[in-house]
Amino acid sequence: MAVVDRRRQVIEAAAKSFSLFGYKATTMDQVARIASVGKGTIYTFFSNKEQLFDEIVHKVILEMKHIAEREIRRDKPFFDNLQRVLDSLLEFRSEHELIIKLSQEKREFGTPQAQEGLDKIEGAIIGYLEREVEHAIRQGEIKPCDPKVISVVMLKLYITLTAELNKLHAPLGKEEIKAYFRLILAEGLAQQTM
Amino acid sequence: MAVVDRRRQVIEAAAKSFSLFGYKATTMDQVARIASVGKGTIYTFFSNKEQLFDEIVHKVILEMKHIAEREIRRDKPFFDNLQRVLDSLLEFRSEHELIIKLSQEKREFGTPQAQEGLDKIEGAIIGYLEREVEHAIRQGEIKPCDPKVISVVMLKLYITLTAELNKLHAPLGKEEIKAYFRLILAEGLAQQTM
DNA sequence: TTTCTGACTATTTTACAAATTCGGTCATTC
DNA sequence: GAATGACCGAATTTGTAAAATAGTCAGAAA
Repeated sequence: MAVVDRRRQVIEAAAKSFSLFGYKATTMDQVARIASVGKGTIYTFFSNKEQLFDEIVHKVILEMKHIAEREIRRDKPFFDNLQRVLDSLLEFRSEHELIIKLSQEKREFGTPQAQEGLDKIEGAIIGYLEREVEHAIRQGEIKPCDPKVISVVMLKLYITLTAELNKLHAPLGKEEIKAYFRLILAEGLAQQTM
Repeated sequence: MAVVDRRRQVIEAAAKSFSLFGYKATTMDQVARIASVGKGTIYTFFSNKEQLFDEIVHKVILEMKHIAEREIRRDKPFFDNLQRVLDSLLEFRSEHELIIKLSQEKREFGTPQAQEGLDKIEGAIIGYLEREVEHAIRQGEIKPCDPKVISVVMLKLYITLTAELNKLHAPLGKEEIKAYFRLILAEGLAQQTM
């Protein structure tokens, strides 16, 4: 009981600190202080700073999985589901403090652990998309293709439309993004010749 | 005559040095030495280091424009032309020493001038694609859409398929890239319902 | 007179050492 | 036996002296 409580205190303190200060600027002393725990106590649960960080990243990934699952409606068409899932995932991603902080830390300092954490989160999104694409292929909703390739492309396309484009073009509205996503990926740009 | 010659010597020396050592590690003394010219002479043609660098970047962009124009066959379909142009541009991009060096410098040191130079080159590619997309829309070859948006998406998709994907997936062959590019962008993933 | 030059200067970058901070340990405490 | 925080070596930061560099300009070369 006391053990469980201490572990939770540590995890909560770590989540708070990593979100607020990033990986590098979070010290084990600080985590201990926020958790009102001796520094040694942290090491009874996690063998080092990286493993503690991993735990926090994993919690975020789990949270994202729940969000995604909540958006799936098996009776709706694949592209509708895809749209809703990516929408909610990217909104979560752009609002979650830890992810914002890690992105900033990566840009500013290039901290490898921040990069790895973000990669794990991206990998989880792609893995999730992959299974949905596989399902859609089996259902005959989309043409046969490599789910990994298509998943990566989908995520990149979404990021391009929602974020990268804004450097060169006025930001697109939600409806525009939805329309372009469908136009490009689902229907294709080629003018039907018949 | 002597003036023209000196200017060319400076430009050639600068091109060589920026390609070999990047922006930061290229010194004006070194450029002068390679060009067999006094350092002051450089400043009679270019007001500072950044402007000299700009000249070199512009030469690369011009070269790329020629390469692209060489690939365009007005009698062929848009997607064939697009494929060939992107292919040759990205091959050029991945083999040109200046671009390789600037990419490395950006990754390694984050030199702002290297970043800006690469952005200009990318902007030129997108601008070129934009005009081609406009042409294709006018010809009725592709559906009406914002050429800027589509150009950015096309370039990003191509980079994803040729480079980014390799971190998570076995590299695709040239024919596979071509097939996915068409499948995704031109034909669309959605299974035709009739 | 005009063109070109490299020694010169002010500023930035680097190199290095001292001081500080930090991740991780472990003898002691509770 | 679980929890702690003083302690340790390694890593990072800081302060600063030395070196390098972009840009100038008085004077040499043409």
